[in-house]
Amino acid sequence: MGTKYNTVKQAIMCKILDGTFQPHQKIYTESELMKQFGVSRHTVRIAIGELVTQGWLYREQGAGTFCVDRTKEESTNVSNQKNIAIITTSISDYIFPSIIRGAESYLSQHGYHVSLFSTNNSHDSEQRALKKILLSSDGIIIEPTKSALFNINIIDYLNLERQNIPYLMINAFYDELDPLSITMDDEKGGYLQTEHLIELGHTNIIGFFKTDDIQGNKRMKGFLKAHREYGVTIDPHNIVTYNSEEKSTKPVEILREKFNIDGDLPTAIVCYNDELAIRLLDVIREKKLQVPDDISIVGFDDSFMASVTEVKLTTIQHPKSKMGEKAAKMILDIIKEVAGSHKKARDIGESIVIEPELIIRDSTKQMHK
Amino acid sequence: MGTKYNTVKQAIMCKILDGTFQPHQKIYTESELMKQFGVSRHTVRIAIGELVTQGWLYREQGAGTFCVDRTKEESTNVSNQKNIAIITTSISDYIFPSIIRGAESYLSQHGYHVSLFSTNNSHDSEQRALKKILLSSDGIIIEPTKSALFNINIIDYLNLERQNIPYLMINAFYDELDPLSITMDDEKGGYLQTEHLIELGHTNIIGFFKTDDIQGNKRMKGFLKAHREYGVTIDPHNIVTYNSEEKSTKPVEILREKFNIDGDLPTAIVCYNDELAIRLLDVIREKKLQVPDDISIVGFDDSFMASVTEVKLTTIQHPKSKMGEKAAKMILDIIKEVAGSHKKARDIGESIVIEPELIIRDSTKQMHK
DNA sequence: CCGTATTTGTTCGTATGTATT
DNA sequence: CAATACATACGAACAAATACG
Repeated sequence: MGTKYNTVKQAIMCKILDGTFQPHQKIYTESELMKQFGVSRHTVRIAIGELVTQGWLYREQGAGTFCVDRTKEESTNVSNQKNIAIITTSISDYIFPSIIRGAESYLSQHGYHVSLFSTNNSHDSEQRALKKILLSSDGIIIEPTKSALFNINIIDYLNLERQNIPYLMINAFYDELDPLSITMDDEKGGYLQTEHLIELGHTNIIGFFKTDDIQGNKRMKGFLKAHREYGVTIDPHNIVTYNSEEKSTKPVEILREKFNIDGDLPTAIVCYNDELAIRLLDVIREKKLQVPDDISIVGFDDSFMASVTEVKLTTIQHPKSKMGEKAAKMILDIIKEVAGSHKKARDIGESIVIEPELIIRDSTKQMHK
Repeated sequence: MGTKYNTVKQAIMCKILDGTFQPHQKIYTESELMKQFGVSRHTVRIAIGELVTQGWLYREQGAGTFCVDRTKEESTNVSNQKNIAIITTSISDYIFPSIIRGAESYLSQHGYHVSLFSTNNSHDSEQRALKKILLSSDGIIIEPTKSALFNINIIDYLNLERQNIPYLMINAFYDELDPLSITMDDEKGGYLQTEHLIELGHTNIIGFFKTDDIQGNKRMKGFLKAHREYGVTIDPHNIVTYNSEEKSTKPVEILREKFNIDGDLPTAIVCYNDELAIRLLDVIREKKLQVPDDISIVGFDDSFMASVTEVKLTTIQHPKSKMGEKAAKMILDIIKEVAGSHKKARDIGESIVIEPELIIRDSTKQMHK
């Protein structure tokens, strides 16, 4: 403080902050400042020099000294970069790339850039990612890891709240946190899958659900609800649950087994997602069964997989890149609002639940009597 | 250059770089420098002042001026974060997620995090991304945009070199830059695709190649080479080129046309990649033709698409996540080496060319006589 | 612990060069 | 072309912190 050049520096900074000097506007000349503060030119130059290196002003020889446009840069994070983090379970997961693309596209158009973290379904990695993000990001979009299990990283999420860094969960959320979120109505989705088959006359429907995330549990709930509402009884053996680690083995084995033992074969399959549907299609082909003539199958997500095979899958629409875009927009809106006022990030924004829609293609067919 | 303080500045920097001044060692006093260079104290102070703001030196009143320890904080970037950027053409491109996953996994295990930029095949976005990266990243992995066209952003790439930020191109590279790269031997790949079909007795082979990237051009070259070496003449109409914007329309239309006109139908198809193969499979199904009985088809990349359909595709193996991992490792190795010595990033590391391998599945078959 | 020499920090004055208007 | 404004450079003085005998 005590120094003269510091006085000059503070005075100029004030005028920038209170709007006397607008972006790109010329400020006083060196000689004007000399008179105003009664100091030597050298002193004025030191003051201006420091403001230049700190990014407040820029000088143009022969023209003058000008105010930098700082409106574009405000951020809580250390690096002065506008940065949004995305944490996902698995980057190469079949629908996640689309979600990321939607978000990245919106964010980069608005001057932000995207940091990517993959948890590979491990809470440990999630924690590591959160720690790093705390220092470097203005906002976070998270796809929770194993959302159905108790989450150990609550402390880190609460830390985010303390630092007023907005976060948003997509696809699922940790219930305990009651966070802002964009999700599908998965229960309704499961209901629609099942209802469609029941309406086609199927009564022996087998359902496969991944139950270490919330989506799977809710879809299963919808599966049960549809049965109940239509008065169709369920054979408990027709509900198959599995978790992430087993996804490429257990469901396939169980279906194969089902086909091998004689008895009432299911006439339709409800799948947790398209990826699983494709896997099960292989088993059906092995048995020389025809889809949809011998057996109907419904997927979930409407991924490109659904329309890649010879039988185009009946499935549930997932907004994918739109979801990423919505998430990105919501995060930026919150950041803007927090910056403008003194609100807490926690109190802004409202969760969105997307209504699922059934897309009927060629993998489902009226039951033959 | 011309200024005296710049001369002094350069001289001091030299002594820091060549090791005369070790970290935390006291450098010459201001008066010593005045004598050495025959300049005023003012001039010396300007020189030192700039080196201080640039992070090379620090001053202690009463004690002297000292050399900063740059081995620790290395990071040339402003934010003190360990950060690697990945620039891709399209995040949701079908094999890129795997590449990113491989890279992300390796990098996060080594304490780095990943910033993601998507160019959507536009040079403009690429440029915006490069500008941002210049400030915030320690290294860059790039999948070049439209690699076959002349690249406008050379200046930005040269800027990277000037700032000694290592970069690495994967899948393809801009020839003019002669950069470090990890690529497939695409020519050999195209050769293997074609050779396989020729050895199966096919002589009327149609090839589809995306020619706004280098990969496509090289694969086409391999296609031609195989024909030439095996003494099979090519009907010029059997070479179809398209670019990114047309990928979902032109090849499909041309194949459909081909089927509609009578005459010598091709008995085999060489595809730029699996994605195209899947698209063309739809056209083949439309015409009620059987793969591989009526027509053989070869993909490229061995993506999950290759084994999702009812006919498992014969295709060329692509290392995908391994490639991402290799790229990540190479970048970190370079960063480490640059930090330890005073080498230029440009001069470290050697490009890798991955040998393609043919994976024979069910979509190709011996020609019937 | 004190005092002195050394070294950087701040400030002034002055002069000349160069780019912009 | 002249006036203006920043860029570079020299010289001098005193203040404040540190190092060392």
